[in-house]
Amino acid sequence: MASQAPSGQSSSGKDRKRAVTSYDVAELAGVSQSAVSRCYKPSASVSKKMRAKVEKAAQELGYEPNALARSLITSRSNSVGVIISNLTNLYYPEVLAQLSQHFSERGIRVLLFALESESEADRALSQIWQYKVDGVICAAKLTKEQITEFSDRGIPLLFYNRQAGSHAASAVCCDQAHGAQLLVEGLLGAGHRSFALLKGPSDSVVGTEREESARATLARAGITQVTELHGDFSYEGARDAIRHMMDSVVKTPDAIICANDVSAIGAIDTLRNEFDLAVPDEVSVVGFDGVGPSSWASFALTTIRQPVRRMTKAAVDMILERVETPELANEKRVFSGIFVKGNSARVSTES
Amino acid sequence: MASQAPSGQSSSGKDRKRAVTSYDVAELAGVSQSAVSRCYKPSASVSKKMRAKVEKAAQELGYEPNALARSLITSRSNSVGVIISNLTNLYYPEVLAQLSQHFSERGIRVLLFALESESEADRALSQIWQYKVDGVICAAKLTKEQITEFSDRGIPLLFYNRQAGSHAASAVCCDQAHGAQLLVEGLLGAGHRSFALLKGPSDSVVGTEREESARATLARAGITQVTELHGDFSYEGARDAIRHMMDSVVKTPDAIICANDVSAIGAIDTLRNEFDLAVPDEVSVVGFDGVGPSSWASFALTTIRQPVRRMTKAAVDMILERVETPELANEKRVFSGIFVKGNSARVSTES
DNA sequence: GATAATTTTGACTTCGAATGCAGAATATCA
DNA sequence: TGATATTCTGCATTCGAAGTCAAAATTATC
Repeated sequence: MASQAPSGQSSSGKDRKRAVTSYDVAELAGVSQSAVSRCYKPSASVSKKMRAKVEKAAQELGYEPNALARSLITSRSNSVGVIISNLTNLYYPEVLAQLSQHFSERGIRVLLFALESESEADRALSQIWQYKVDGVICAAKLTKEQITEFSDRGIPLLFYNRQAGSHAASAVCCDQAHGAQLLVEGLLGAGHRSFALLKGPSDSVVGTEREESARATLARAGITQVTELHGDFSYEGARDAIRHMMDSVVKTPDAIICANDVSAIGAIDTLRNEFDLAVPDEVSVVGFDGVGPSSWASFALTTIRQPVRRMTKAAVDMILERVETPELANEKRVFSGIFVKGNSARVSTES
Repeated sequence: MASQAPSGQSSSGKDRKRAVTSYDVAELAGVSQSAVSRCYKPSASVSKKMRAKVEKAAQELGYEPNALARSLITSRSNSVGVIISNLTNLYYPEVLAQLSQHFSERGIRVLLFALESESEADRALSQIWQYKVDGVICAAKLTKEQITEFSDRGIPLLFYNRQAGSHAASAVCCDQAHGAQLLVEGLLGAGHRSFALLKGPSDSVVGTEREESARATLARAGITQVTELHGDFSYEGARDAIRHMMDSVVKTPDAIICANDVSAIGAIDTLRNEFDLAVPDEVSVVGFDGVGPSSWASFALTTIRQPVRRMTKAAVDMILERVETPELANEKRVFSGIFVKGNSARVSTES
C-alpha cells in the first residue's frame, strides 16, 4: 500500500479517496480500535481521558463511522424503506415530506421507492431485501404473497392508508368511510337529492372505500340511483368524466361526490368553464384529502382533510416501535378526517 | 410468538428469522461461497453447470445478496443521496418522482433527505458521509465549505437548479434568465408598460436569477421603475403580497411577473376574488415552472415550463457517469424552458 | 500498604460478500 | 495421446465497526 499517509490534513490538499476508519483514529490517538468504537456507543464505559483523546483525533481526521460496516455487524441498518405509488398525486408529497422529517429527527435514513406502476413493486421489494432496511412504510398496494414475505423475513411492515389485508401488517389510515359519510350527510341535509359519484381508479382501495360509504349513506336515505362517473384521481380524468356526463345525462345531478380533491377540482373547473354551471349554486362538488390547492380561493373545496401530520407521526412511531420490539403484534390506527366546510357545496353542518 | 432465541444454525426444515447468506446457498448447492458470489457478478466466469446449481439453491432459499456486505468490500453502495429543500413546493415532487424513477431503472437506491430548513443540511450531510453514498444530487443550497467537503471526500455532487458556485460541482439547470426574458419580452410586445415583480424568498437562487433577468430585460426597454413585491414561492405569500400591493400602490400594474407558478396562482386568485380584477384583461400575470396546476382551466398560466423529464434524466446520467469515472471534470448542463402561452397574460408571440 | 472490587482497555473474532491466487478441471492443439 | 492453454473452483483474506473476554489499570476497603 502506497498509503503516503497524508498526515497533514490541510484541507486544500488532495488526500482524496481513502476514507478515514476507526483504525486511523485509533492510531492517531494511540489507542485501540475497540476503544474508538466504544466512544461512539452511548452505553459503553469509557474514561473521560480516553474519550477526549479519541474525540480529538476523530475531529482532526474528520472521521465518521461507516454505517455500512456498523449495520453489517449489528444487523440494523437504521434505515427504513418508504414505498409510494405515484408521487404526482398531490397528496403524497406532503406525506413523504413529513415521514422524511420525522425519520430524520430520529436519525433514521429513508430509502425511497417511488413506483410509477404497481408492477414495479417487485423490483422495489428485491432492493428492500438486499438493503436490509429495518422496516417499511408502504403507501401502495401489495399482493398477499408480498406481504407474507415481509413477515417471513421478519421485517416490520406498515401500510399507510391501505387496508392491511387481515392482520399481516400494521396500518395507519384515515377513516375513509366516516369521512365520506360526513360529506354525504351534509349534502343530504342541505336538500340535495340527485347525486353523481366520480370514482377513483378501480384498483384503489381508498377510492373504493369512499365510494362505498357514500353509496351506503345515500341508500340509507333512500337514494339508490346514483350516476357513476369513472375517474382516476387526476384533473384530466375528472374533466373527461364530467364532459362525458354532460353529454349523456339528461339532468345534471345536484351534487357530485368526488374520489379526491384533485378530481373535485377538475370537475369544478370543467363544470364552470365548459358548461357554465355555477358551483356550488347549481351543482355542489365535494372532494377528499385536504391537499394544498383545495383551499385555494378558486376552489375552496368542501372536503375531508386528513390529519397528515398526526398520521405520519403515528406511522413513524409505530414502525420504529416494531423495529425495536419485533414481537409486538400488528396494530391498526385509524384517524378521523376533519370536515372542511369550504364553498364548493351547499351543506348543512348540523351533524 | 415463541422466540426460539438461540443459535440454531442448522436449518432443519423451515428456517424463519435468520437471513439467508451466500454460505447457506453454497452449502445447499454443495459448492464454495466464492462460487455463489461469482454467480452474481456479471463479468465473472462460471460454468453453466455451476450456475444452474447455485441458482436452484438460491431460489429455494430465497437468497438475496446482502447489499451492505457487498458495499463494504467493494466500497460502492449503489445508492445516491437526494437532497431536496422543501418538498411542499409543488415543483419538487415531480422532480423527485422522476429522479427516483430513473435511478430505480439503473438499479440504484435513493436515500432521501427532505430538508425543511436550510440549516438541516448539516445533519443530512453527516448521514451522507456515514452511509457512503456513491453520489449526491442536491436541490438545496450548500455553503462553500459543504461543497468542498464533497470533493475532499471524493463524492460526486450535482446541483439541480442551483448555481454551482465556481466549478466545485456539476449542475443541471433550466435557464432561468432566458425564460424570464422570454416572458418579459412577450409582455412588452403586447404593450404592457408598468410592471410588478413578485419575488421569491431572498435566499433562493432561481428566484433571484429570474428576477434579475426580468429586471434587466425591462431595463433594456427603458423601464426601470418596477414595483417590488415580496413573496416566498407560496400561494399564501403571493396573496399577502398582492393585498399589500393593492393597499399601497396607486395604480395597478399592467403585468405581474411572479417568481413561480404557485405564486402566480396565488396572485391571480387574489386579484380576481378580492379585488375583482380580470386576469388577463386588466392585469397580466406570468409564472414560472410549468407545474401541474398551472394548466388547470381556472388559471391556464402563461409560464415557462421546465423540461423536467430531460433535466432529471441528464442529472442521473451525469452523476452516474461521475461515479463510474471520478476523474471526469465537473460539467454544467443548461436546459431551455418552454414558453407556454396560456391565458393569464396578454403576450405577443413573435419572438 | 496489601488485597479485593471495580472500571477500562486491547487482542481477537464476527458480520457477509468479493477477490487474488493457486490448484483442479476442461479444452485445444500437435 | 501427451503437452499445453484455458476456463473453473475453492481457500483464505479483505472491507470497517462492534462485541466478547480476559488482562491491565484504577479505586475501594481494611
